[in-house]
Order: sequence, then structure tokens, then C-alpha cells
Amino acid sequence: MHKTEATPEMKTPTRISQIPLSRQIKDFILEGISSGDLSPGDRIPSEAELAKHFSASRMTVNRAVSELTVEGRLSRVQGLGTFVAEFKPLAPLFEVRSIAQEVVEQGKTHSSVLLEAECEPATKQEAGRLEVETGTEIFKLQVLHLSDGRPIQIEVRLVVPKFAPLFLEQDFTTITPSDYLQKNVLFSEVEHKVDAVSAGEEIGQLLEIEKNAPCLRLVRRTWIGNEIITYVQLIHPGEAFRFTGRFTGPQNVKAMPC
Amino acid sequence: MHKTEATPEMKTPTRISQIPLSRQIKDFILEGISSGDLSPGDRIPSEAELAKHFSASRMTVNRAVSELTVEGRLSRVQGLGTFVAEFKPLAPLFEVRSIAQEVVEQGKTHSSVLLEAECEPATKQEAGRLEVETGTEIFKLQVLHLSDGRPIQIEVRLVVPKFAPLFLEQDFTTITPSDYLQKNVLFSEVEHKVDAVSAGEEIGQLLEIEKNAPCLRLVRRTWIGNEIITYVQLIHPGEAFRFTGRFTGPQNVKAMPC
DNA sequence: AGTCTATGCTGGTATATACAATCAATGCAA
DNA sequence: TTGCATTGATTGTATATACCAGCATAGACT
Repeated sequence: MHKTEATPEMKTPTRISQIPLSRQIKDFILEGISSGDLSPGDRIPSEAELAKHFSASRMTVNRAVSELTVEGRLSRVQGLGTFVAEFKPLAPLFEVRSIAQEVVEQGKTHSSVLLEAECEPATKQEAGRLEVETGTEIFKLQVLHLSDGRPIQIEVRLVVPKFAPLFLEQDFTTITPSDYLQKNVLFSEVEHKVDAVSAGEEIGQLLEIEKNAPCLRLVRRTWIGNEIITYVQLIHPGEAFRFTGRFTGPQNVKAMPC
Repeated sequence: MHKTEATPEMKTPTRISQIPLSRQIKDFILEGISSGDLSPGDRIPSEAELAKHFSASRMTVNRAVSELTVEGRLSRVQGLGTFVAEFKPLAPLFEVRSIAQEVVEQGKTHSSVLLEAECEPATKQEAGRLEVETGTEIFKLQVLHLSDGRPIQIEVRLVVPKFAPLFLEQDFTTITPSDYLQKNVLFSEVEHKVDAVSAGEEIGQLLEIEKNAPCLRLVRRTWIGNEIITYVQLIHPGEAFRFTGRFTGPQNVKAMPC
């Protein structure tokens, strides 16, 4: 038999609901955040208030709120209160902003110049990059991207026609090749390589930098299944550009740095 | 005046140590794991046993152990016990090979030279990078990585001690800082920045390249929840090194090209 | 007006307790 | 031997309480 003595006046909860009270409190707060009722920086009710509202003990509220804090949704300051955290990661697992986005987010205007857009047989090197037969007809594209009129990126792209037959018909001054592909072609795998190179004569001229200035070169290949869709080299003036990727594992994240 | 009635027999802890008991319990368990006393799958003492060992209440132990469970270090089964969680080496979503891996895969031998390894108060700049208070004690590390004896990477790393208390005690000539963190610290979010810079005097000397040679700089910050674990700058001789990331999105792929 | 102090919020941590839920092992019965 | 119920260990959740520490403000003092 269990010893059943309720020492002071301890409320024995009837436990109507199956889901834990602390869980309900967490959900309540999360819903406030995602519905927009609570914006980042807003203060949420104090533990005491929440406890009253839910007829819960302060400890239970504390647990719920503490967990949300660990999870990064809230931010607490002793003596002051609890606030909705600025940060709301979620959604994209790995995001690389397109050049246009990046530029626009900095409050500048993006424009581009089409240097080359053709359909030609692949050279041996190009065929190797796309893993197709030499001589296969492929799309070749060269675009210079500008930020407020200043050269910021050279995009050299190869595309296998069968995955984006209408590719060359786009107006690449209004939509970047990346944005077009992103919106119109499914992919299953991406590989990046990043290295730093000297600009060299031709690129230096296009980017309006010294010919031995450091450049950041990002090479990306994109697959659907085991076939390559597109190969692209993005070359930036090194010190002027920054490539940023952000990776969020909502939970059960297993691995790390390098 | 405060009402000071200790209703039943409630122990008023003398609070010898400044650091919270629950924190001490967490550290105790974490140390057991990283020291190898506890291997994945092993059962750790029950809440009751730990409570007795630490002269703590079961609730305090429960809190410590629950937090470690949320953080993915432990796994609990009601009615059975608490176990050290399996540590799966790599998340398939986004992989960044460590420098040692990369070198070994090229059939070369990796070695490293420890340039600096200290625990010091954070400067203002360092504090900003880790988002901690200026003057907080942090681990600072500088390692030069070599491939077949040739300099290939400079690693400048800052680590918040509480996430990897034993970090500085590692032998970084046999395990890279990255590999150590990868195996011993969970994270929830990663941010990368890549840019190209000129080597400059000091770095040029270490990497044995011209002082205006292009270098690839990768800056990475790693979070658990909303706290930064580590900040690292990896600087490579541009043309000699390549940073490769591979991303596979079987579904839920939100963003990409660029 | 300016400065200090007391007070009352707020969260941070810890304790003691209670009971529910789950699981493995045990033991009894068919 | 098989099947089922009991039991004990263990975690899951919740309550009530206590005291500490940080912050802001009102009011007292200079």
C-alpha cells in the first residue's frame, strides 16, 4: 500500500487532459509567438501570472518557460522578465541566399549584365564538369552581377538542357539564373567547393579589381538523382563579398564543426 | 521581515559552491561520458542514487538529467533507467569534412602544431564573437595544420568553457580540435561565412606563402540553443585548399543555389 | 535637484512530497 | 511449460514551499 498523506494543503490534480500541463503551457506560448500576438522583444506574462492563468504551480510554469529558453525561443532576465527571443531559425535547413537577395538585403540595388548565353557542344572540360559526353549540346551562360552598379560577382554556368529546356529563353536581367532554377527545377543533391584564387587578367577587368587581388570562388554542382543539372562558378572580389550559409537542426542534431 | 517557517523538515543548503548543484550534477555525468567511464548504451545511476551521492533532492537530479536528455546526451526509459545516448557520427544533411579527413583522403599525412592553447579573459572583440560578457574566461586556441609537412590551414578557435570543460586538456597533435568537438559536443545550429583575404605578414609566414597571396577564410559559429559554443576561423592558402560541403535534401529542401 | 535606500517585482535554484506510468522480473496458477 | 498478475525499481509530472539574486521604482534623505 502507498502511504497517502497529503501533508499541507496539496492540490491533487484531476488530470483531465492527457498532455502534460507544462507541455500545454509551452504550446500556449509558442502559439502566441507564431500567431504574431507576441513579437520578438515582447515581454510575456511572468511566471506568477502564467501560474494563475493555468492554475498551475510556479514550478511547473518555470519548467515550461525554462525549456523554451533552452530551445532558444525565449530569453529571460532575472528581475526583469521573460521576453520573446529575437532569433527564430526554423524552416530552411541550409540556406544560401542568392546574390540578388544578398544585395537587396543590404539595401542596395541588384542588376546584371548578360555576357554570354548560348547553346553549344560541350568541350572536354565542360563535359567532365557536367558528367556528360563530350560534344553534347549544353547551355552556357555568363552573367556579371552588380550591386549599386559595382561589379560583385561573375557567374559562369553550365546547364544540361533536358532539365531546363526553357532556360535560355529567360530574361536574366529580371531574374537571376539561380532564382530561375531554384523555382523551376527540382534537385536532390548539391555539392559546393569554395576556394580562393587570384583574379587574373580577364576576371580582374570584369570585377574592376587588381589582377592579383584575392577572389572567392564558389563552385556548385546540383544533381537530380545521379544526373547533374547544372555546374556553376561564382567568382567574387574576396574582401568585398561574403558567402553565408546557415544550418539549423531543430533537434537530434548529431554532428558538428570541422 | 521574511516569513521563515520551514514547514516539514526542509534542509536549508549551506550553498558552499557558487555553481548550481544541478550544473555540478550535469558536469559530473558529462565528465563520465567524455572520460570514457561511461560509454554509449551504459546505464547511469538512477535518480535516487545520484540524489544520495550528491545529497540532493530527486527533483534537482531530475532536472539535471532531464536537461541532458533534451540536449541529446542521455536517453531515458520510464521504468528502466537512464542511458548514455548513442552518438551517431554524422548528420547526412550537411557534411563538412574536417581538415584531417580531407588530408587523409588525399593519401597524405596530417599533422598539427599547437601554437597557442590558453584560458584567458575575453577581449571585447572575442566576447562579441562568442556573445559573452567581456572578460569572461574563454579557451583560446591556435593550431597550424600540415599536410605531408606543408602548412595547409591555420585554425584560430574560441570556445566557451562550460560547453567543453575538458577541451584544453586534449592532445591536439593526435586529435584535431574540430574532431574533438564533433565527438563530444552537441549543437543545434551552425553559421558559416566564407571570404577571401590577402594573407598578410603573419599568416603568410605561417602558411609559407607570399604576404599578398589569396587566402580562403572560413568563419564558423556554432550554437546550442541560443548560446554560442565555439567560434573558429580557418585560413587556407587559397589555391592549395578547397573547402567542400555536400548537401542532400531528399525532401523539404527550401533554398539553395545562388 | 541629486543621491541613496527600501521595497516589490522578476526569475534562479533547491527541497520535500505525491502519485502516475512504464518496465523487468518474479511467482503463482492453469 | 505457458500465461497472467503482482511487485519493485525507475522515470514522468505536478504541487507547495523556501530562499537567493537581479532590476526598477518610489520615497526618503542630503
